[in-house]
Amino acid sequence: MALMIPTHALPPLSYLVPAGTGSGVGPGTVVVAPLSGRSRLGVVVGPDPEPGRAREEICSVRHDLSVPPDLLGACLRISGSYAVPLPNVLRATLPPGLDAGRFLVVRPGGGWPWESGSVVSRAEIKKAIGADALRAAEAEGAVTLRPAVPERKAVEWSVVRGGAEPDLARAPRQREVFGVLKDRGGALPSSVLLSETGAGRSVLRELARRGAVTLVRRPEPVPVFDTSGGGESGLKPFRRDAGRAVGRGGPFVWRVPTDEQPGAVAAVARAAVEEGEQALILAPERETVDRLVRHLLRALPAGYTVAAYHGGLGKDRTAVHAAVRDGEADVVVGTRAAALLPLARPGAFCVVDEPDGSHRAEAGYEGLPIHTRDVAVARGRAEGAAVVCLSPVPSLRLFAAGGRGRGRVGELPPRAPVGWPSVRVVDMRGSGSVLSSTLLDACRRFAGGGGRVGVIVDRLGYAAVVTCNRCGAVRRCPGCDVPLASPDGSSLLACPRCGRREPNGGRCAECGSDRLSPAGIAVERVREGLAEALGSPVGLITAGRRELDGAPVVAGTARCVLREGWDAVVIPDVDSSLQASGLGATERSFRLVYRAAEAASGLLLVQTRAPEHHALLAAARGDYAALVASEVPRLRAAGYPPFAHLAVASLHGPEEKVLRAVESRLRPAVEAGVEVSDPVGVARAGRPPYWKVLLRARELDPVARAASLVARMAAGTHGLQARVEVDPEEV
DNA sequence: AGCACGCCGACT
DNA sequence: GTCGGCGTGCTC
Repeated sequence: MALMIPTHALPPLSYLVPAGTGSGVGPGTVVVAPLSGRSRLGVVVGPDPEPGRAREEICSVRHDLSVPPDLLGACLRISGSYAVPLPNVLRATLPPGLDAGRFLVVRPGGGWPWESGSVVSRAEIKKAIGADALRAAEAEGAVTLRPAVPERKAVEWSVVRGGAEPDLARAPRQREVFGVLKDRGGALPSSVLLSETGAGRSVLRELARRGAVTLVRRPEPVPVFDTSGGGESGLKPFRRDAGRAVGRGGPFVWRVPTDEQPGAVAAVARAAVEEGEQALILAPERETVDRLVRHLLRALPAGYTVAAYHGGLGKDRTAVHAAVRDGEADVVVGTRAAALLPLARPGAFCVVDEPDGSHRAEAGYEGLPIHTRDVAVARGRAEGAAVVCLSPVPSLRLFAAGGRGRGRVGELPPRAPVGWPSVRVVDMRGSGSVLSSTLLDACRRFAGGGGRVGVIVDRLGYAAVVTCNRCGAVRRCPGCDVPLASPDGSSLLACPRCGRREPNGGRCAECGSDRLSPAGIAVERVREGLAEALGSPVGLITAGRRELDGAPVVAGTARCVLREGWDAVVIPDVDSSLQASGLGATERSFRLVYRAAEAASGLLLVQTRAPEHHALLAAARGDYAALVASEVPRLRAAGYPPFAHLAVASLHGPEEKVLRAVESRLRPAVEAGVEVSDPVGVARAGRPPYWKVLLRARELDPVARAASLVARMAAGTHGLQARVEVDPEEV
């Protein structure tokens, strides 16, 4: 049984199941069991492979929380393949808000302020009787762990009372309210009824007094919505292929233009619900989730239910979790937090915008550092469901997994983009300016004709770097050696890594010249330059700010600009993306340019000093096959996923401890076929450095085992901390 | 000898 | 994760 303690250091432990509670305890059952005199929540993973070790008995069984056995199988696989402790993975399938720190008082001791049967938090007990007494009480069973799911708030409902209809001939307001209530099935939350009819409480009170309705308290309604049917046309072109995928099961990539993804999602969902199964749709952002929910409510035939699941739901999340687990929602659309939602009848998983980075939590932050696509693929296999990953430009690691044996990913017939803008690649070699005349002319032409131009600049602030005009040296942060950026063009420079602030101006550290000027293309500078050249204000859209976003020309980050449609899209500095470090830079640049072309109805204009770059030219003509042909061999040669697998371990602690741990403990212990790199120091301003170790092997699981080994090693070594990430999106 | 501290392994 | 045992090294 895996106890819900989030650590690499604790293996599953064995317990006896008392004869009385034995029925129905099996893989996935949630139980309470003792460990070192304290009771803990745990999930049964299976019978003990070497029976006889168990000495303690399970305290209680929580069938209401249990994990479906197939989903447990997926969790075991995910934990094993991505070096995430099983309890962390399992936590993501349990109800959100589950409070594992509550106790049921079984036999209150003398002087306790509670009677038997009350449920109290650990903190309250500690305060009342002290930590030692709590331990003793726990050990002898006077209190027992009783994890609690937050109670749903009760609200007042108005319910039509059967029997003779009251005479409302002389009460038009009451008649109207009563009519609406009957039309809506005879029961509504009073607040909904009143706001829909615009009536006051007195009307309702009067109806209740006459006996026409009764006012009862019921749990707040769960945000699970009924489909209305009607607008099905968008999904028609996708129905056959979606039906094939859902019928066959297993993982698929489906290259679908971005603006047609909702149709493909609806087709996948429909194929699942028509089989009587559920569909889980995973999108990178809340906004996309909500949009897809609205789309599905219209696009699916009437008679099904759809729910959203993401962090913005607050207390409703627990209720949606229960509705999905109990099969009351046919389709659920969620962010990565929904990736491990238990489904009563799993039929299809669908990953929207598959290559999007938001599908994976960053290591060390809340959420599992595993890409939603990988979670979905593991679930599809374990739960016997289809997995459909949508994007016009799928990640190469997924796409290239196509032809190979076990992890084979099928491809559904790609849908060609409808309409492609004319593309202009402007050669900036030999030009010192940021904005070419071609670019400015294009902006004038489109803006003058009533069109809208979106300008993509993926660097916030005013200038990415400040350089010396005389010797060309770049001003760097004294702490991190990273170029200082100018957030607003004013008198202050800031380090993008550590946030340290330095005064602008002064002299060049290399040659002493005072001719320092901003360089590097950042969004504020482009905005200012454009406004000056065009003679009209330019809008701004970034994650944090929106200004004049109705202006004919709007500059912003790729994520924000690509959310909308434009007559022309401009990328003034595609080189910053092309030259970014890492093997994935080419792929990411291709995707940026491709998506920009999709978002532009008339013109895509790209400025570059590498006008012959193959990925740039391929993206300009929408040629994904060319990207595959050039990049997949590079991934293969470099030993990158899916041809090999790697893990990054970040070790925090004193240098000698790190080196000793890696050389004398890790290296001798890793299995054959796993390469272990030398630790590389990563310097950080103001904070001690940390070390990175790269692990690599042909197969995923050996890499994950080595990564877990690092994590366990660090967990058992005082002063050493490790964070591991298997197959990160970027190394 | 007596005690503080940190490391390590057990916990089922 | 949390605890206790034990070895090291220091103090009385």
